Amino acid sequence: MSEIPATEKAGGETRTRLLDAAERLFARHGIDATSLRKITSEAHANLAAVNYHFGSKEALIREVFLRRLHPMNEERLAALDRLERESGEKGPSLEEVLRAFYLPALTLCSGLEREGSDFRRLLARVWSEPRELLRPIFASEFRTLAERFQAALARCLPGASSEDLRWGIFFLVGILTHGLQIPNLDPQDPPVCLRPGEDVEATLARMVRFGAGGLRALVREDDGCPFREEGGKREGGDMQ
Amino acid sequence: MSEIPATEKAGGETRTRLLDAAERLFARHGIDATSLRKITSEAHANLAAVNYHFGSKEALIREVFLRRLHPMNEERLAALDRLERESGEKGPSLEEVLRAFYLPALTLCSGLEREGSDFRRLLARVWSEPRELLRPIFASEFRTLAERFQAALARCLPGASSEDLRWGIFFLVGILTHGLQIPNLDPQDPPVCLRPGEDVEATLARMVRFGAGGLRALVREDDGCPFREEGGKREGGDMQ
DNA sequence: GTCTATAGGAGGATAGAC
DNA sequence: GTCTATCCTCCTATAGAC
Repeated sequence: MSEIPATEKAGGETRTRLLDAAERLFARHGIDATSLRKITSEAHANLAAVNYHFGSKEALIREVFLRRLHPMNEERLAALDRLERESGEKGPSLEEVLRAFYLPALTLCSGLEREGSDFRRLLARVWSEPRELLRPIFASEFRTLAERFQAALARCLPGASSEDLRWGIFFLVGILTHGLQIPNLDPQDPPVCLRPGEDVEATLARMVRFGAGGLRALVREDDGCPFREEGGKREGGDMQ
Repeated sequence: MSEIPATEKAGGETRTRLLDAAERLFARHGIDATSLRKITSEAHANLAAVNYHFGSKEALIREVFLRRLHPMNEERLAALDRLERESGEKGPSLEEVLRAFYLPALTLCSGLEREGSDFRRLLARVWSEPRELLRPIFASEFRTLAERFQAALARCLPGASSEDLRWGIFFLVGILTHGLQIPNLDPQDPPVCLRPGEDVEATLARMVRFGAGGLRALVREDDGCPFREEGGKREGGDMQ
């Protein structure tokens, strides 16, 4: 259930080849822009294969996501479990919790480095494009995860309001979503100005640093920290 | 060039009604899932109207984006100009710079509150879905902006490496992209667990706090700040 | 400028041979 | 299980009347 065989890459069963081809094409060109003809052609299967194995294009889409999301979130929960078991009374640090949240998404189930990269892009793409079809899947796959991590963050950030925590998680996801598609962006003409390499560990470290700093600042009541250069005057000011 | 007349909402010229309808439908259902039939029908125009006014669906898509992106980024640059003029020798604070970056995107050109919301969703959707067609538009519309804001951030964060700054901007955009679509998400079954209201000022304040805290943490060499509860041991640790 | 009508093609899905 | 052939819908784009 939480394992994906390493042999599925190419030349496997037709069903698996279809899922792989769909994942790749969805990631590269979008779901709507990918026809069954392109999928079956890429998978070296017949046009009727999708309907035979899955029943419809919609069912195929669902399977493409479920196949990866479930193991990814199980990995996250397992990492959090491990942390909470090993950290004893005082609980894990904020950085450790963020790491448990981000790492499985970046590696997308250990060992999937090459295969996962297509799904990483796809997830980033779809996350901000929540079509009706995927709503139920996302809702059910992420509900427990959100609850568990919100509780863990609440423990790391005493005094944080529930609303702040939910916003904080939202921002954490935004960082991740945006970060997920980096490694595979075409090196020329990226949307803004970034074209980082594939260094997962460095990316992870930056996400964790940024996320932890952002959360602490979000939650902190009135900036009792001395490292500020200019005091942050006019925070709710009259600009524009 | 940097102004959008307030009369364009409904009942305007056919051309404008087409743009409005396309913007709304693109935001709600995606670009590929939106046919010219739906657009012209929603705009109370004839099926041939799009091809008459724009030449093709692709040209219409381009116009939908250009109409909003250009004023938005001009507004951001103007806000940054204002800041740098008024802040004198020491320059604007980090929070002020972030505010100049985020506010025009949240209000999407002052006065557009209602009309802008569709485009906000559309922008969030497309940002992580950089189709070939929009690459050149995004590249040209955001190049100057990225350079100017990176320079402004560098001034607020002395000692920051160029690479850290680029990653920081990347994360800032991720927060924004994710945040942009919040206000319009259907209240039931959101992807994670958040359904905030339409309070732009509160959202902006949270984005600024989180972004500023994240940037400072990302850039800070080795955490010389005392407000940390547990010291952040094992930052590059052995998890997973 | 705006309409009707239609060309010409691509889409998802299915029936039935093998 | 896999293939060929085909149905029917929907698409973009255009021609030409008004």
